[in-house]
Order: sequence, then C-alpha cells, then structure tokens
Amino acid sequence: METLERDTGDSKEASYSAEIQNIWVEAQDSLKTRLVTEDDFRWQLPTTTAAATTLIGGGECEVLKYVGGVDISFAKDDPSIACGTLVVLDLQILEVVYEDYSVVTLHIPYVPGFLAFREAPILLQLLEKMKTCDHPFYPQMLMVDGNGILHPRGKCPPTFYWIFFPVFAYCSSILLNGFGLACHLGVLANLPTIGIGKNLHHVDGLTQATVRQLLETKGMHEDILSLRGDSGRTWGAAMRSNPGSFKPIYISVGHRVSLATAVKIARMTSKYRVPEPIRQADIRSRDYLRKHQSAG
DNA sequence: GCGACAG
DNA sequence: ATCTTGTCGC
Repeated sequence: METLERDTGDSKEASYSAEIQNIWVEAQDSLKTRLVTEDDFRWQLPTTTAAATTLIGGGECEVLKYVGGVDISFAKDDPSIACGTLVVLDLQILEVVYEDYSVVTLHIPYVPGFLAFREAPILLQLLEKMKTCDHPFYPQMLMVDGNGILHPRGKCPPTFYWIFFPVFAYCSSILLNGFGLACHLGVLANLPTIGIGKNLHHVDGLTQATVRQLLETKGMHEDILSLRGDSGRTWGAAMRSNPGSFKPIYISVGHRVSLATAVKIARMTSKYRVPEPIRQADIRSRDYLRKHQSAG
C-alpha cells in the first residue's frame, strides 16, 4: 500500500516536471528568436588604437570599461538558500568597482539544460536595481557563469529538410543555436553577454576527453580551440590561460557578441584560469553567504 | 536499455 | 553548486 502510494506520487511528480520542461522549452524557443550572435554594441575594445579612434572620430565613441560578472552560490546546509551576486570591474585595472548581493530562497530545482529558470530571475533583479537607479557603473557587457549557445537545445535541421523544405528548414534554423543562461540573461536584460563554463556541457559529440586530447595534440603553441561538433557547427571555444594548465574554460556567445570578441574579452580579463569578473563574483558570493549565515 | 547532463 | 587536507611549487 505504501509502496503503491509512493509509486503513484513519483509518477505524478515525473509528469509534472515533464510538463514544466515543455513550458521551459517553449520559453527558450521564444526568447531565442530575439537572440543576436554577432557584435552589436557601440563601444570598442580598449586596444591602443581605440583611444586614438575616439579622438579622431569626433563623434561619441565610447571604449569598453565596465564589465559585469554574475554568479550564484549556495548555502552548504540548505541548498535552497542562494546568494546572487553582481560585480562590475574596471577593465583597465581589473578591479571591482561595484558589488551587490541578494540572498533568496529558490523554489526551482537545477535541471541540466534549464539553469536559467533557476538562476536568471535573481540576477536580472540585481541588474534592474542597478539600472533603475541609473548607476554610472552599469556594465556595458556581462560575463556569465554558465554557457551561452553552447547548450543542448540547439538542433540542426537535417539535410533532407534543406533540400525539400528549404523555407521550413530556414525557420527551424532560427532555433539552431543552443540557449543557455548567458543567452537568456542577455536577451532579457538586452545586454551584450558572453558565457563562461568551467566544465563542458556535452553537446553534439563534444566531450571533455575530446577537448583535452585536441588541446594536447595542439601542444603549447595554441591555447585556444574551436569547439566544432559532429554536425560541423561551432559551439564556442576552449581556452587555457596558462600553457601549464590543461583544464580549459569554455567560452560561448551569449548575446550581441561574436565568438571572436568573446574570446578577446575573456583573454583580457583573465589573470588566472577563470576571468576576473566571474572569479570575483564567485569568491565574493561565497564570502557574503558565509558571513550572513553565521551572523544570522 | 544505459549513460551523460552548465550551475 | 557543496563537502574537504594537505601539499607541491614559484
């Protein structure tokens, strides 16, 4: 009797979460139609020529200075207590010039492929708070602890469809990209974002072992690797900041930033393996939660 | 059928 | 994501 009740309960829960996931999939596909995977911003990267260009151009030509980073940490004893963190770094000195935290209770579980539905709301709230008070350090772009288009929700239309139903295939190809947390945040905040993964979410035949092997065969000469899946599609890049470090980070396009630009920014913000905006958000998020759970 | 699966 | 010690090296 008890086992029977337990079984029916489990199956109800299973179908319930399956329905939720269907809703999530539709939400992702809907938001995905607004996704931009090319450079779409007014600022320039702070190369040596950029400063000169601002003077020569005459028109307002801002240089990228304020780079945001977001992360969430969790209490060790209660995984539903989360601390969302937003930091902003000055790109020139690579130091934190703004930080804000929000401790909340999360009711949505972590489901692989649907991280955004758990983490995006709290992070969006932190961004909104900063924007509504018109803060001068509001980030020009955001680095996200999680993937962008390197995400399993992307599917290539089969060749068959391109030959016989090209219009349909084209419409499907709008949904070709994956749509991870970085894309989700970028679209909803209308902010350029790039995704930084510390582990690889296996997609399109790509595995950690594959990437490691490729990086090893490339040797010390290259520290960057294009992540091309079985379908031939490029999902992002694996980069190791240090030739001695064999564990790379996984960079992918979030929103309104090309992969080439994303890699440049990841490079110029990396003092250690993980780019500073992400790393600082990570460290400070954990510290903040520790202090505020021991103090009460 | 079984395993894999960002944070 | 989180738990967890020391240890090897610059």
